[in-house]
Amino acid sequence: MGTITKALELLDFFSKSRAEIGLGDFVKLTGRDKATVHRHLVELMQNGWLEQDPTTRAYRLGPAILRLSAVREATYPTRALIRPVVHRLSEDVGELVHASLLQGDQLSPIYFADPRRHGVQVHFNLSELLPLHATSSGLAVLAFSSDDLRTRILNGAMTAYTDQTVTDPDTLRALIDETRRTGLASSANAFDPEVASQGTAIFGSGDRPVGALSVSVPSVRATPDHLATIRGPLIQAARDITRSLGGTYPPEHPLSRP
Amino acid sequence: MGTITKALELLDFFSKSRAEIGLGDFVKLTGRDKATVHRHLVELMQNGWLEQDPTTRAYRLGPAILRLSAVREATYPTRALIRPVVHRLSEDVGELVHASLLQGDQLSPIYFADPRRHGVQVHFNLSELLPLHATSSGLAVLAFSSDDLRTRILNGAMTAYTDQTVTDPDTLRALIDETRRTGLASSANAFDPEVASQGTAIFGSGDRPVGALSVSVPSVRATPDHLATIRGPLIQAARDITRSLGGTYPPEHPLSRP
DNA sequence: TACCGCCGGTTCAAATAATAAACCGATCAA
DNA sequence: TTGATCGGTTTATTATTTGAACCGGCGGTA
Repeated sequence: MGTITKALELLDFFSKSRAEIGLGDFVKLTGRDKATVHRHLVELMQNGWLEQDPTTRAYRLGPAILRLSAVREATYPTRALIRPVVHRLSEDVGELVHASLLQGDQLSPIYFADPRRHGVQVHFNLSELLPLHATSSGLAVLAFSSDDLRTRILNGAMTAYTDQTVTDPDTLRALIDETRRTGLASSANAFDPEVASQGTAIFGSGDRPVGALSVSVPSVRATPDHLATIRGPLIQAARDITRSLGGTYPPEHPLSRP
Repeated sequence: MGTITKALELLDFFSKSRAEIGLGDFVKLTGRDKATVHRHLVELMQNGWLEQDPTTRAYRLGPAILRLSAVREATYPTRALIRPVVHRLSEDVGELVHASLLQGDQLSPIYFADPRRHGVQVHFNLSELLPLHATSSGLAVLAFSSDDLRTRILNGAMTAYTDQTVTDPDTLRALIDETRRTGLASSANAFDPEVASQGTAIFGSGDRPVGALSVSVPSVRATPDHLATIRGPLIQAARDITRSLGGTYPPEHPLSRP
């Protein structure tokens, strides 16, 4: 692992529930040496990616991020394009919808919409990275990702988030093959307990998925009928996003022959 | 310069007018070896900070940035706090107002408002970094920054953006001393020609400025009277921002004794 | 006051990772 | 065919990163 990756990984520890992180915390989180972590932190700080609270000496995300995200959205407004589609789908199916983009070996959620129509709701945290192996979005991506990414995930360590998380490579491979046939991934209670979700990949201008769109349903409402009614709108919404990104489905994808 | 800094500097080349950059462009922009640049790009891409267009092979900013900026704004909403103040001030004085945050040795603009009330307007690009030595915001920051930063800037290479940019360290030092006495920095035609601006520092919880607020006026309207009417509202707005950031002026600042 | 553990931060020899010249293959134009 | 340009790769050399030990400040406590 290169130095750059080590430094960037430090940033991934920040989330809504973890807005400030001290040197000692980073050392525990990473298992790396204090001096190493400190050097990385200082260098990130010098470039504006972190700033340090002058009294607590804890680190938080810096202003550099704000500028770059403005540049990205101004020039390549994925978030703005995806937003209305996610909203509409969420109203349509009356359930939590979220879109995420592939970021290395994880998914980075970029937008979600929750119609709050029912008593029971699926909770969703926009600022935590999602694993590929334990989410329907992840399976949808893996089904059409490069062999390289797929084998890296399947051969790597896979966290069991619940007692129903599939961590057996062969079982996962079967699920992924199924997803490749249908274009739609399903998972139940694999990441959050009591939540069933269905996901499908979205594509950019290449043959590889850039992310996924998924609908999550509380288990109490996850009847086969209800899940079936979701599929059509979900697939249509993903198609809309793919089109507005200027993307095309790869030949092996079932939706490439509509 | 460390490897991390070298990699992060690559990201700073992106702006609204430069959304996609190829390997060769980066080589020219940085003057570094192709292999070096390529390794950095790959590592940034693996972590989601860049993505590569599959057909043109050019690089663009990736989704990692979107997630982190959401985290920062959710937990430390500088931008959201500053926005209304900038707007109000801009309406008040009828001129372009912008706020920027200190990011390393430069200023990162995070918000601007333009009342578009006059025929002649100051143009402003939100996505380019600003130099400390050639802007009123920069002088306002330098007046209260650490000795370390100040000497680094004054002893470093300073670009002359116009023929009126002050690049002589002693003259600059005098301007900075003046700013420290009054709490307000002025500059004319130093960065953009035909633009005069006044700026003042904003503070966080430490004794050092976190950024600056400034008003820019086209030279044709930059009469002493007009500039004088701007000062009061500008200083009040900066005070509002500093307060809402939980900040305090350092003892040597004239506004610490209101 | 003295002692203790814990915090953020620093030092410098040793180990490791970054670098850059040369190279590869593809594409395009003359 | 040639050659110019593009993105990308290889590998010996070189410079940077690493981490054990250390420093000094802080808060609690005996």
